[in-house]
Amino acid sequence: MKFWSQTFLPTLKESPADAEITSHKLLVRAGLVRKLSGGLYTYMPAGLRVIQKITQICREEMDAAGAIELWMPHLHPVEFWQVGPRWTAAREIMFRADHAGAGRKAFAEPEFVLGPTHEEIITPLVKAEITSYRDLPKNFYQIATKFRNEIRPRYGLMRAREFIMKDAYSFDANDEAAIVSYNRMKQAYARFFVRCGLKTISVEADTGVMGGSFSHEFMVPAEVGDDDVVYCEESGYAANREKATSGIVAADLQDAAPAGTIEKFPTPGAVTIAALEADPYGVPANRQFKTLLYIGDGRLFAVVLRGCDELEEAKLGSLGFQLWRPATPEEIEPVMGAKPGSLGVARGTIRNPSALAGVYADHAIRLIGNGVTGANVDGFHLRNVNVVRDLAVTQWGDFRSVQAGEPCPKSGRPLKLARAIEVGHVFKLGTKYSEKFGAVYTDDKKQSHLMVMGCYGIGISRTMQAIIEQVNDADGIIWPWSVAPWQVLVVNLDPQDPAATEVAIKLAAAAEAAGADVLVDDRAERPGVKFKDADLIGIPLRLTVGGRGLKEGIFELKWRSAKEVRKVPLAEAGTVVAQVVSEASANARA
RNA sequence: CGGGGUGUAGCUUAGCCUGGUAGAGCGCCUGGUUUGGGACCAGGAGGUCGCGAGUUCAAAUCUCGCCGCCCCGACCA
Repeated sequence: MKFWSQTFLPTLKESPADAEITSHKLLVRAGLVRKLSGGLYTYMPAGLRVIQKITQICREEMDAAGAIELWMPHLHPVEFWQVGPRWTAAREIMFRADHAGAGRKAFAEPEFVLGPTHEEIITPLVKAEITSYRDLPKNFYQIATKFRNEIRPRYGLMRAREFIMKDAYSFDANDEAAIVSYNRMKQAYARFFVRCGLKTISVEADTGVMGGSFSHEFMVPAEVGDDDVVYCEESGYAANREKATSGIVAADLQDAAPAGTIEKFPTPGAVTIAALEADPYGVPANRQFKTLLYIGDGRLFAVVLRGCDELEEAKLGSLGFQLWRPATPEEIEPVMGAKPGSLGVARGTIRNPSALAGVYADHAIRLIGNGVTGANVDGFHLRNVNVVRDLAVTQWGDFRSVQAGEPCPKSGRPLKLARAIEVGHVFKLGTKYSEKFGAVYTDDKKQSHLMVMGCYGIGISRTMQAIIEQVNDADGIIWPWSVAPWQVLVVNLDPQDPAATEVAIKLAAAAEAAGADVLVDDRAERPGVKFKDADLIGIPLRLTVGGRGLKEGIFELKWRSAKEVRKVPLAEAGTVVAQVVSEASANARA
């Protein structure tokens, strides 16, 4: 048992000025973390205990799923990243480190980077150590600090520059086996979050800079989340908006026949979708072609959408570029022949079509049939542009952002949209990394094959905050039993009274004997302070001892999540405490 | 990186517009009274007003630069 006076639990009455959301305020007020700088936090004793609880649950589930724990360096020689497949894209988020000092100057290029994730480290290790099919499959994990130079750290631990992550990497002999490993991890994740008392949903997700063939995210529905999740309760379809698709284009859609010959018409000053919608043009946004120009790995390419649709930039990842960004007017005009606002991809109107890496069209533009697009001449647009006849499309795809209410791709029912926090992500990587690092093994026919990889992350520190965000009330945190810094709080209202202290210690000992982590509030504070603090720090079970109760021969038992106070005769103290503690433990395990 | 906001005691903040003594609440220390939902009284400590220039007789306050932090965005041609 731990005495409050012997640990360090600095609670605050007021929320820190820099905290915006509930969970961030409570993290600080309950004395779990303190900020060092933007995105950098000290885990205070109670916060560290929560992290350790979560970590231990994670370790148990990973071990149960057959993963093997190890520990890798966090200072990565940059060569490993340069050999890997995503140096160009990933260097943006990495902190650099060097040998400068003692007379040595830093090189222009970093010598080391701080690890944001460890594919580039684990794959060479496995290449060196595993060469036979007999040693596969293998899945290695670690629970450690990660460093990411987030463009904008946010909301306390929610998006930090230094954070705690469980990362795992699976290596399999072939695709089928890799899918087995993937599914085993996915199931372990689901168990992990349930055991943490956290409600999550798993959604299809974009693979992003990680690359790979498919992935699922574990999301905590929350208004303050960074991600949008699209889902359908009927069919169970659920996807990150970056990845989500809808049934807006029917599979049997017949493309419209040309409505007439293309006509060029003047549109002086009309350079936006809205301007063309307005008088005197009156072209609805869903009859306009929106042409966006991007630079992908140094080359210009075009994306065509309906005027009423939004580009989902993450979906451009499917085009195979490492890095992409919107093109500038200076980059666009020489190739297209006009400035943004008058662009289009109608055949024969692009000044220098060979300079385009491609024209990528969203399926939904087929719904337009015949519409209006820019003429690639400033101040002019074209009407009667037919999708099939007139547009020079290199590749069709899904590039638009799904909106709430569009038909579910499975059930056709209206899709819903919700904000969510990403707490876990599983990727099937394929051979992207094993190719680059030459991670091959020999099979039983003496044939060489690439290992098939998967990688799996859980944001441990983010999970802590997500739990607080999901379970709190006006008085403070309500910890689930499994991750509470302490599970039982014995509040001794009269610590100067030896009789009260004796009972308090007996209760604490009984709870501890039944398997609970126990904190005893032995401070010389007034009762109001102790109750307020108890609610704030959110210990699930509170046992109160005070002179008033002792006169009646009772102590009080109260769950943080409930209102009722149960008066328990002191004579039954040992058995009642043992019973409720073992029940709570059993429920947490179930 | 762009936009907005903000920086005053450990925390939350007033004062800034209109330049002149830096104030409160919480917390902390001492003493007393209290003692079942953030007590009360008395006394006390604690501030380079983010940093640096400038204007001025005089700067927390006005001007310029820099830095930190928070929020929004970083796509919509």
